[in-house]
Parts: sequence; structure tokens; C-alpha cells
Amino acid sequence: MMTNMTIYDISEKAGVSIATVSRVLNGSSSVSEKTRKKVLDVMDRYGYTPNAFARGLGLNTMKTIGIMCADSSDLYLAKAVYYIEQLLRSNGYDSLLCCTGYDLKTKEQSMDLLISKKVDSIILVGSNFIYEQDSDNKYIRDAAAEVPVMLLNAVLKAPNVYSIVSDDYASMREAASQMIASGRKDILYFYNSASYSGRRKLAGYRAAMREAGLLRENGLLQFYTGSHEDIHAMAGQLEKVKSEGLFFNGVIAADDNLALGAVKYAQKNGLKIPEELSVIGYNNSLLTTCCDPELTSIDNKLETLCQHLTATLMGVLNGEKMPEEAVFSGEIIHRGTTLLQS
Amino acid sequence: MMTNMTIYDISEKAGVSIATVSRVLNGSSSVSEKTRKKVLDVMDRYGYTPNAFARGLGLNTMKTIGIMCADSSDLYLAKAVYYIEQLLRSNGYDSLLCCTGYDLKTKEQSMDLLISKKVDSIILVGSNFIYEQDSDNKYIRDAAAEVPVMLLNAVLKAPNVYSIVSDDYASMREAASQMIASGRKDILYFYNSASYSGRRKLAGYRAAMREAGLLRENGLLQFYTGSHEDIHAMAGQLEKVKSEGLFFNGVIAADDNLALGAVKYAQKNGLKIPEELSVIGYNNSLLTTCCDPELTSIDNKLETLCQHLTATLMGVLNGEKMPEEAVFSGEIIHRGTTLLQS
DNA sequence: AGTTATTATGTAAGGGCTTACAGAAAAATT
DNA sequence: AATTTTTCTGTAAGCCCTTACATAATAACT
Repeated sequence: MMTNMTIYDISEKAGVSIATVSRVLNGSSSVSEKTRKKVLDVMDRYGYTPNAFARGLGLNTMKTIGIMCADSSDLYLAKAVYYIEQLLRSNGYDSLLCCTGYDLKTKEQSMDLLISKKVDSIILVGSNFIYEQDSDNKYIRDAAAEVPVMLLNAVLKAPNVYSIVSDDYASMREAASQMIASGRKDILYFYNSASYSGRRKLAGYRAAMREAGLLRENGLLQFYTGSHEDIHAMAGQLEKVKSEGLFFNGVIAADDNLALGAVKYAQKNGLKIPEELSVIGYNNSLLTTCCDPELTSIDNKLETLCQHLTATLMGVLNGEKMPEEAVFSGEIIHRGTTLLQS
Repeated sequence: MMTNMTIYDISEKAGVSIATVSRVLNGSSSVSEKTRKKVLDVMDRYGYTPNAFARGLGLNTMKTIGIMCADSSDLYLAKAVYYIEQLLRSNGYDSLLCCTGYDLKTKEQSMDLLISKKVDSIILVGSNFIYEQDSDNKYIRDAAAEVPVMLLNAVLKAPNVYSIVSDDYASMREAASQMIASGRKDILYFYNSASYSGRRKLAGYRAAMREAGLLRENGLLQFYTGSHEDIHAMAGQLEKVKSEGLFFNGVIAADDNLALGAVKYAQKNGLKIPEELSVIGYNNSLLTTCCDPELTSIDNKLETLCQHLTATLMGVLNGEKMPEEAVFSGEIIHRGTTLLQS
């Protein structure tokens, strides 16, 4: 396979003009079956591959989608990236991956970079790309002026921006309600980011607690310190709360990692799960089956979200009119860390 | 930021030729400080970004590296991809990600695709890209004829192929030796792939067992069924072995997932860990701290490997002569699932 | 057979950049 | 001040495709 052939070489060997070769390349209709065959023959006899740059220059697209995610080593985000990449490829698109970290400045830069690489669209994987302060979302609007922007797990109403979300609010509200119904009154909400989905989840928790008259000032516990993998540090955070005299017999966590921190805390303190401490996580990840008892968690149908996102994007790229927002509901998967409703 | 400016516009506004603008763009030395400043000024006054395709066409590179991995949602691979992506970007390269799955045919296709996209190199993340049957590795040699190929956790001696590996053999041998030294005699090896690193690990286990005169015919247990996340299925596999009358009081697993399957098995059967069953995993992943007791595991220094891989690649791309193979040793991280050496 | 409507092919002009080469300007040398 | 050297800048020829437009070949009509 020699890569260094050009359309001229092919046209010569096939005895046609370069225009015809190009037409064959692009599946243009107006080529007779006979010449098409002839050209294709020559092409794969010589193993010709068109030059992607020249192609891009002419067509002004390289069939590549930019995927941004804060941290592709995060269990949940990694899975999302995986699904999306697969789906895009099955649609003939490649994925340019950018792990941006959580810093706005870096996100902006990555965005510019992707656009300068002429991606056909940008997918933002994860709710942390949306800021509460709306002016901080300008970078997304700017990007959307160039290419369609897809949001997974976040909503931003803006032209050329499409949002696919799980109904975190409802899921969390339901989770909290169920825990309350099972007899718990002192339920801590354990989270670590003020991201879009974080805010929605929190609101869901608060709604359920308020409804039951159980909302407390100090029921919120934010985990700032350290990495999302440091389960001991998470457990430590709960120790601290406990030592400060706050009683709790339930923890609702914004993700499975944090929930596992709660489980670890219970194990260290000899608390029986779920009798003395109930725990609910979020994402229904691999982690749920790692601990004992296993973790009740909210499944937010990631694969479905990704499928829908990809389908929407393909529609948009084909010039079809697509819904700007799609909401899917989640599901609570009951396992050992919660009591059955009494 | 209007993207639709060309080098001509800039040259005009700055009152210089397009060649000069191009030189500024490429940091060519022979531009006077004065004009450079002037041009740069105009550029960011108008927010000019050069067209990536045209640039690629001229330079014949787009500063993009192809990353192939079987499954970026796998904890370990995801982490590797993450490190590599970060490192590449800090070196001014972008990453085109291809999740290929485990099928050879798909791998070949992805390879061609990446090459046709004109990546500057291809990085194969994970040992599953190397096949025992050497003819199956032809696709790598073919690719290496076009661009340098980097292997993470696998070795293939071929021109333009560079291998960065952890010494799985030694690590596994040491792990097995230690478990033997702690008094275990009936140690099962639990694995699920015949990948390159899988074979090396297995060999390490066998060496240690043979050395101690403990190697058994039926000490090997392969996990075929289901996904690498299905811990229950893994536990089930062990149940089955047990029910067939095979006694074991130690499990050495080829990765942490499998090890967790062993832990789960013990929990289900009321076996005390580590007294009645010792377990060692591999990768020292997040999973190690999820269970109770926590999992002893082999840390194969993934971040170091990735750093080295990237550094080697950068050297190669700069035309420097680089070592074709680099081996790093791992480290056993002791946690609760193993006994101390007696 | 002669004319018009279709379809297939070729010609040539880009697309936005890089870079060899030549020429102009500035600096260094006599 | 004249000459050589060095440094900077411009012209123009690619890089490899796509595609509007024009032309040639074929088919479909009187």
C-alpha cells in the first residue's frame, strides 16, 4: 500500500480525467457504471487512499467530531466517551478527544483548538461544562456559532446547541423520597461539584426533604478534598461530620464514588448497612457491585442518552430540524445498601 | 471570532506578503521582530485562525496522534488513554481516539482509517493488540511502514515499532512467590485473556509455582463468560470450580476486576479473607479500595509508562534515535486481602 | 436522418497554506 | 563611500483535491 499516489496517477492509469476520479471518490451519481468500475479497479489495484487534507480543504469537512470531557479516566465519563465514539464511528465519523480538566480557561482553549481543527461538531460530555454564572457559558455559545454543540447531561438554551439529559432532579427526588419512606429522617446529601447536574440533583434531594419536613441546614456535605478516587478521604469527610456531632442514618450521594466513601465509613465504624446507615449512589456503575452489601444506585440510562445524542447530531449534520432538548428519566436500582420501603 | 479569514486578508491588513504571514505562523526565524509583532497584532485583532486543512496539505501533518484501544471504558485502559491524551496535548499534539473492540478485523480497519487521516503516529494501548500467532501482527508492521507505532504493555520487535512495558512476568512471579511464602499451597490463577501481557503474567505465576513444586494441572481458571464488569459471573466461575471439588486458598488474578470476583465469591461463601482465601489483583486500580478487606494488587506504574511512551514518541518524531524497548518493573501494594509473610 | 433532451466526461479555477528561490534592505567590512 | 555579507521580504509554484461550467457522447424524440 503506497500512500503517495494522487488522483492524477489514478486518472492517468484509468484513462479518465481527475474530475471523474473525484466523482467516483465522492459517489457522485453522474458516472457511468462502466467507468466507475474501471476507476475503482485501478484504485484498489494500487491501494490508493485520497489525501485527507486535500479532501478536507475541498469539502471543508473531515468527518471528525470533537469530544470534550473533563477526565476520561472517570468511570462514568469514560463510559460515555466509549459509547459515543462507537456510535460516531458507525456513522462514519471519527472522534477527536480532548480531556480538558475542570478549569474553564482550559475548556475554552480546547474548544478553540477543536474548532481550528475543523471538527464538524463538538460534544461536551458531562455536566461540568455548564456554569451557573451564565456569562461563563459564553464559550459554548461562541463555539455554537461555528458548529453544532451537543451537551450530554446538561442543558443550555442557545442557538445550535442541543441538550440530552437525564432527569436528575426527578431521580434524586424519588431516591430521597424512597429513603424517607423507608423510615429515615436524617439523610445527608453528599456531593462534590456544583456542576449542572449537581445542582439539579441537589434540588431533587431538597424538594423531597422539604416535602417531608425534614430539610435541615446542615444536611449538605460537600467533598472538596482530593481526587474522585480517594474513597478513604471521602469516608474521612463523613467521620469529621460525625465527630462534630451531626447524626445521620442515610446518605444520598451524587455519584457512586462518594457513595462508596459512605460505605467505607460505615465499615470503619462498624455500622451495619443498611440498618444503621442507608446509602444511595448515582450512575449505577461498576462500583455498585464491588462492595458488600452492594450499592443501591440510580441508573441514568447512559447508553440511551448517548444513542439519542448521536442520532440527534446526525440529524443536525444532515440539515434536519431536531429537538433542542431531550429528557430521559432514570431508574433506581435497588441493592443491599437500602432498606425496603416499610 | 470570524474563522473565515485567510492568510491573504492578514497579509493585506498588515501590509506584508503572505509568505511573511506564513513565516510568522510557523515561527520561522527569519522575520524581523518588528514585522512579526505587526503581523501578530493584526492576527489577534481579527482573531485569525489558520485553516487546518490547508496547513496539513502544506506541511503534510496535522499534529495529530491516533490512539487505539479496545475499550476505553475499561478502567485501566481509560486511565492510560487519559494520561496519554494529556501528555500529547502538552506537547502540541491532538488525539484521535479509536475504540476497536477485541476483534482483529476491526483493529485492522481502524488502523487504515487512522493512517488515511494522516496521523503522525499510532499508539496501541493495551496488550491485546499483539497476537501470539505472529502473522496476525502484520497489520502493525504494515502501519509501521507509514508512521511510528507505539505499544503500551506489549512488545513487538519490528522496524519503527516502539514498545513500553511493565515487567508483568517478574511482578506476577514475585506476587505468587510471596503468596506461597505466606503459607499458601493451593493457588488458583484467574485470568480472562490470552493477550500478550496475559501470557507474560501467566508465565510468571507458573515459574513461581514450579519453583516451589506447587504447579498443578488444574490451577488455571479462565473466565470466558460475559463482560469484564460482571463480578457476579466471575464469582460464579469460582463457585463452579469449588463445586467440582478443587480446593484453593489463594487466587491470583490477572486484573482487579477478576480479583474482586474472588472477593465476592468469598463473601458469598462466608470465607474469611485473607485467612481462608488470599487474593491478589493486578493494576492497583480504584477497585482496590472499594471492597472490604481492601485488595492487594500489583501496581504497574501506568503513569510512568505513559510518560515514557510519550517522551519516546516525541523523540522519534523529532528524528532522534530512541530505544525500541523499555521495561519498567512493577510493585506489589499490600492491602487486606493477603497475609503477611510468615 | 435530424433535432432536442439527457447523461457522462473533461477543463480549469479555486481552496488556504508552505517554501524554494530571487531580490531588496540592512548591517558589517574594507 | 563602496563593497561584501547577512538578514529580511516577496513572488510564484506547488500540495491534492472539489466542482462550476463547458463540451462530448448517448438516448429519445419527431
